[in-house]
Amino acid sequence: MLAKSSTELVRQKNSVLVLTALRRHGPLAHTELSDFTKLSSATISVITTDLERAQIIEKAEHQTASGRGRPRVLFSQRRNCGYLIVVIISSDAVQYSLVDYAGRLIDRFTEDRQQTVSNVASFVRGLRDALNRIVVRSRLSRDKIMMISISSKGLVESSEPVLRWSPIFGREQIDFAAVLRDEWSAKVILDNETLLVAAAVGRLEENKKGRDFRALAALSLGHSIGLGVVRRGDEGKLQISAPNFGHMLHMPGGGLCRCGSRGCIEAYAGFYAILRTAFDVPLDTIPAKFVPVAELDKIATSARQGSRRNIHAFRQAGLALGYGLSRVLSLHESMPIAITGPGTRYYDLLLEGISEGLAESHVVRMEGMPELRVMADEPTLVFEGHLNRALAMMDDDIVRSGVAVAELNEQTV
Amino acid sequence: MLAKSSTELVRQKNSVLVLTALRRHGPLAHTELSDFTKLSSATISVITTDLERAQIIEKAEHQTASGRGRPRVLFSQRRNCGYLIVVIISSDAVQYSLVDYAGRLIDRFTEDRQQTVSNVASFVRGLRDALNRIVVRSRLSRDKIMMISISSKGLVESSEPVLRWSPIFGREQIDFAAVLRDEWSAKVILDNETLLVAAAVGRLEENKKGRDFRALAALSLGHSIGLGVVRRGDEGKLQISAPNFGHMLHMPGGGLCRCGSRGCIEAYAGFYAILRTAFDVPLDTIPAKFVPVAELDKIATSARQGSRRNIHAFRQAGLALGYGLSRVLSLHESMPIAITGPGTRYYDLLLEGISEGLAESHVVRMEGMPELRVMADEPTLVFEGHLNRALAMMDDDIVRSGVAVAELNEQTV
DNA sequence: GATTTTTTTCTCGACAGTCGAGAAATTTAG
DNA sequence: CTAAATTTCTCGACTGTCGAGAAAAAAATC
Repeated sequence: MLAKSSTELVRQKNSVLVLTALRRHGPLAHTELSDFTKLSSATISVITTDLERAQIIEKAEHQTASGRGRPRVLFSQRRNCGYLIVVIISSDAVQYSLVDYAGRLIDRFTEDRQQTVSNVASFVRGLRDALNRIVVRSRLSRDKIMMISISSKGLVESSEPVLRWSPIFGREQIDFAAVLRDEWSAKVILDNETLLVAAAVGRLEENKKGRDFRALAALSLGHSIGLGVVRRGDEGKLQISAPNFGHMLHMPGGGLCRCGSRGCIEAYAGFYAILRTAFDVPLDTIPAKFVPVAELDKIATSARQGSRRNIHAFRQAGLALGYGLSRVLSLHESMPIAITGPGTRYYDLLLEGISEGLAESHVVRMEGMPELRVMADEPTLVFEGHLNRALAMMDDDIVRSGVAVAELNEQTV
Repeated sequence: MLAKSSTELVRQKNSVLVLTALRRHGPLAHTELSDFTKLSSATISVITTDLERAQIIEKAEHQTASGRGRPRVLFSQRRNCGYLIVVIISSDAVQYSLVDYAGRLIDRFTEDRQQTVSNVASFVRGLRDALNRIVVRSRLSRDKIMMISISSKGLVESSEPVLRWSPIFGREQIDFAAVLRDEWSAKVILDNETLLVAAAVGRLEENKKGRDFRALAALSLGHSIGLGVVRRGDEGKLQISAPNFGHMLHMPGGGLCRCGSRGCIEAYAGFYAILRTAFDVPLDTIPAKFVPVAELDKIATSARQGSRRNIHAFRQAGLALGYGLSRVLSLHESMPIAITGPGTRYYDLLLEGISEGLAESHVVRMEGMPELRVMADEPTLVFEGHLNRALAMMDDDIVRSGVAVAELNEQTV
């Protein structure tokens, strides 16, 4: 059964409300906070002084005197309240970013991964080194890092930061919490990359449409195929999930996939799969680990010039996606689909197959063709998603622990 | 953005907590309520006296003096606080049940639907008549009916009580809210039948395993195919959804389905589809509206005696289900599957195909074969599901409106 | 039968939270 | 220098939950 409610919980929730308003709209004055949160002015006063005393927010130094009347004082997060490290693992590199509590990027570097060595042990060594490096370089104390937010393609455990399966490491699991526990007190979270894209796009949509926004799917096309779904939950919150779409069954007994199964969607729509179809390689060939985009570009231009076989390859890929998407829509509800990733450059070639695949299903016949839209800049969306999720979690954690602790400190002073 | 929190909301939530405990465990004493809800004794006192004054709960007449000490006084719902009508629409009949606030069945009757006439207008007339009849027969005042909970197979709008598509009425939609608005002030809700099965089974599982329960799918086999999914949500609540599983795409360009599309799962695993395969009827034959179970029984016994063709028919059905389920598990997570409905009598014949279909997918290779379990008594589960959902909603509504109103009445006295 | 023990329920004061209204602060306009 | 405008702060009222102990009521004991 559900937990009981209490007055302290009320305060916690309303404090988080204030912090979220600050995240969404940047520095805000007392009055604006009251407007956004619908809390009374008196309550805002109490909460802000609490948060200020707890060193979580601060009043802006110079207030812009705009218009007459008593000048507003803007509240904003204290940047040094805590820090976040974002780790984005992609097939050929790992990007590390250090971000402060206000969401400002402080430091960033990218480490290339050697494609030959996809050894978990060496990857973990690299991860540890890089994390150490970024924190040393910043001259921050280690325990100021409150959260490490990691993303990868592949299958992620929902409750713990465990990578169950990934295109890079296969079935070699990585438990990031276990790996980092001894060196870091920070909370470690792990999300599927396309889930973060969905989170970011969902946020954008909600900003635009407000409560009218119902649901959206983000489809990432590349060497592997990812899907993230955002839907409005029962209580109005947005709920995000990352279906294992790339390895959903497309064709029983079909082409061999990188995952070892047969007939996955990825085995028809992933870059290596398109290549395989284009070159008429037998479907049970062990797929290439990595396909240079230039290779695929060649096939695409030849397809655009009329090459039957290459057109067919993209069409097959599109069909696999279309059928798969139709199944997703059956299982959830009809929703717009935002397409990202390097594969969007072949959108013109894929579209026909996608549409045809979608069109056959009962949902689409009922609800009509869902809106398809291309969103080019996937890396930015992934990073946005990281910030959205991780910083919101930090707000939550800080309110739960921070205020109480800080007030205890106050008392002893 | 989320709504703000307030002390009144706290009281509401905790009141609901008390009512839910009463639902779950039957009549409870002050002490037990305190134990179950983790609320302090003092709070329980305040809440119970409030609810009692608002005529929502009452103290039991005769308290059983068991053991020494001050005897417990048991609280229970006031039966006449409000009533619920449950309407279960199935392919050949509609069942009406009148239930009081404590969940006790007061009256029930079943109306046969003529299979020839599947006319929405006449159905609606029948519905209105039957609802009137059940309330007149009970001698209750019309406005004592607080809720009408309807279920059907098919596709249901999630936010409104609108039947979008059903095996009975096809694409002729029914907006039950609109239909009943003029005669009834009661809240009208509509759920997919298998969703209710899932809700009921999920409740049972949670009672057994508590917080360890993660997720479960209920699969209903019959003339049509239904699926309900229960999963534990972010905040620990159980979330229920009814994917449009029967009409998820199984085989592109495949057999013609009752819905008019081709290749739906139902077009391979529904009763009419099994018949079609068994008799080698062309796959684009317009499917029979209704198949007597005796017909299918014959095919089954012949299959059990070794008839190749009939074994094949059930195997095809099993495969369609297995592939479909594998896709559901890909899209959510691996979870046990509870199988209900009249089709369970052919479980022995279907199992091989189901298992084979499941086994091919990436999820099952990763997580192992999900637990399959047969739950025979579907009608009971559907009714249980109705009660679970509708009465919980009534608790919620009553607390939100009832307490305040009743207290106003008090003041005027 | 009176007293003690045990168990349950009720009550009181302390403390935490939100809110509306109006006071206080502070700048611009005239 | 005063009035108007605007924002922030403060006070008292109200509603919550909680812990501790009083009150109630039956069984056990002397």
